[in-house]
Amino acid sequence: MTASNTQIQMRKGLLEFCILHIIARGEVYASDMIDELTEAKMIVVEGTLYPLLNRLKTASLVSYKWVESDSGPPRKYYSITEDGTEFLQILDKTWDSLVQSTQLITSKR
Amino acid sequence: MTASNTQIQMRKGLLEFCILHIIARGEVYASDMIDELTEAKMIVVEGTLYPLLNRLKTASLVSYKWVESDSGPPRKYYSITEDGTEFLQILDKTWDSLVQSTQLITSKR
DNA sequence: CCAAGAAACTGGTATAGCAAGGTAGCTTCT
DNA sequence: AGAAGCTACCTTGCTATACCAGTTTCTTGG
Repeated sequence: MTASNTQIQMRKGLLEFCILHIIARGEVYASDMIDELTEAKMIVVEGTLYPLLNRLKTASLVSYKWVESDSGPPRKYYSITEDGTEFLQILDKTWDSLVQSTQLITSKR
Repeated sequence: MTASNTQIQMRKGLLEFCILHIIARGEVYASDMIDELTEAKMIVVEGTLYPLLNRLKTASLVSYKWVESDSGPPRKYYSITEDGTEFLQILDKTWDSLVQSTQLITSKR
């Protein structure tokens, strides 16, 4: 049981939430997401992101379209669906509640 | 991929953090923890808690002592160790950073 | 003694992140 | 044209953890 392991566990599940938010703001492809997450100090690697995106797609929470690139191979640009928007609203509430619960427990003494 | 499943995933990893905090405040046994977590709407069941406590014990982050009960079988009263206190400080920082990162991502538009 | 309850524990299942490797298309340089 | 390198997407094997549904152990009360 190491700190880094626990940190990973704490991040778990938040990724899906964050990525849905990023996609909800407009069309993006994988590298865009990684850049933004990294900037916010929420580290992600490709091997984590791609399966996650596929899960979101399978669940019809996001959709994508292929777009040719000026430099390099084509990209999958993701956008959020109606179902995804609804789902995201639930997650927003869950997150708020979770922060509140944690705050309640960790700030007591 | 259901909302409830995602909610579970978001809660994952926070449990360890919350439980360490509860133990850090003073000696408690399993039912105390469950009561407090339930009160804070952080639902946990016994089958989750006991393995977690054993992990913390194995990692020397907490220790326990048996205490006779007036009514019923003896209880394991847990308290935090020095290592556990250090660990908890790291987790506090991790949590703050995580909240901040998530806030950054989810509040943008 | 036996039933009931409390406390601690266990095995099986599912999910998710990570590390590492693989495939294919495009660009650049010789 | 050919080779090298980059970019983007995808897959596999591993590990860790929570949940569910029991099981065991101990104590008390009828």
